Amino acid sequence: MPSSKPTPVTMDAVYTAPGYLFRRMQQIAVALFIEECKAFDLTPVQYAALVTISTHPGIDATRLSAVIAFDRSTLGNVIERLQAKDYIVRKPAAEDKRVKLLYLTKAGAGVLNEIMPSVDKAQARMLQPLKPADRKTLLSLLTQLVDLNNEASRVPLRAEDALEHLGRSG
Amino acid sequence: MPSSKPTPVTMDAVYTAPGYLFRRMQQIAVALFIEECKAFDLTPVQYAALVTISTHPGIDATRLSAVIAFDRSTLGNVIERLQAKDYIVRKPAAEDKRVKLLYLTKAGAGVLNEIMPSVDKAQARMLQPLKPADRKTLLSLLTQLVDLNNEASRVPLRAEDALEHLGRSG
DNA sequence: ATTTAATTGACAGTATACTCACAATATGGC
DNA sequence: GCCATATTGTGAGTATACTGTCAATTAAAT
Repeated sequence: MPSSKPTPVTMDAVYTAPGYLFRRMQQIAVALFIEECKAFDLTPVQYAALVTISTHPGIDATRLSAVIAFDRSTLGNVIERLQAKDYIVRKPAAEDKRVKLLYLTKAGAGVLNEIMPSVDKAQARMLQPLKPADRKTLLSLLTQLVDLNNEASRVPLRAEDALEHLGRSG
Repeated sequence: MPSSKPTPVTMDAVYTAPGYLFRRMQQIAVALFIEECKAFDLTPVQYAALVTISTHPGIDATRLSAVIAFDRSTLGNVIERLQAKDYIVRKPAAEDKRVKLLYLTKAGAGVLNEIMPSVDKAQARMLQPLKPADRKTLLSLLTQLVDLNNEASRVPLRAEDALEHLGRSG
């Protein structure tokens, strides 16, 4: 028992804090995604952007950022990289000279198709250690929490607002 | 009913994916921390480092990175910033000329003491939208999941290993 | 119509978070 | 003692993720 200093009780306060657990799970989730999808040169964020452009062709950067709860500045860089990889193209909008509309290229649609199984595998692995019932519970609680805390984040999800102007008008 | 294009069913696959939910909660958690602690010039990561140095004075950067599951390179920058703010000092180790030991300054101990209530408030707000019973369930499931997925992350938590050499030998 | 306000994309700046690589140092096998 | 190996801190490079600000452009107010 050579314990000359007190036990670091405060570390427990870190390990059990929700903020720490969320950071850690995010770390793990990204690592699993990268590992499963290393054959494709796509990050989780680039994948999310690609899916959204696929489901909403002709969306602009600002609306895209609202749909996936992304910072607009960050998204600019993401778009640049996707464009550099020839997965998307930017076309200037006819009615609004400020806006650049986003579309998948053939290569972009292709990689999206091919990467799907790997993404699904990664998503599954994130929850795999839990019992099936617990997975459902966790997903349900997380979904609620993200929704109820939406306004707390700096870049709230604005799926409805962003899509209002798509598929109906413009 | 002017729906000329199919409903974007695939977006649901994004919104309900665990990876998306984890990223979103991390975003929200950081935003709440920053908001509650804006009176103090400390980020969540800097706070975690400070707590750990406080509970383990004389820890070195590599061990610190293992204790809070941090990338070592990233931690270098964090340490630099904490040092620039005069919250910590680095002292070269006598036995190993490569190692620099980390200690809190008086100012560092002070800010840690003062920020605690704000951190607690932020942590509480993250789960506040849930019913108390659900908060417990979520924390329990998250703790399990982070622990069981530990090896999946690029920088696994090595609390035990890292602390072995502290407080006993050394 | 002209001023005002809001929007869009872009840029600079800061802070994680990771990769790989590299010099200095320490340690192990022999 | 010497040499291969490992460790420590550090640096460069990439990618989020946010803060601002800014010019160009559009929309709104009067």
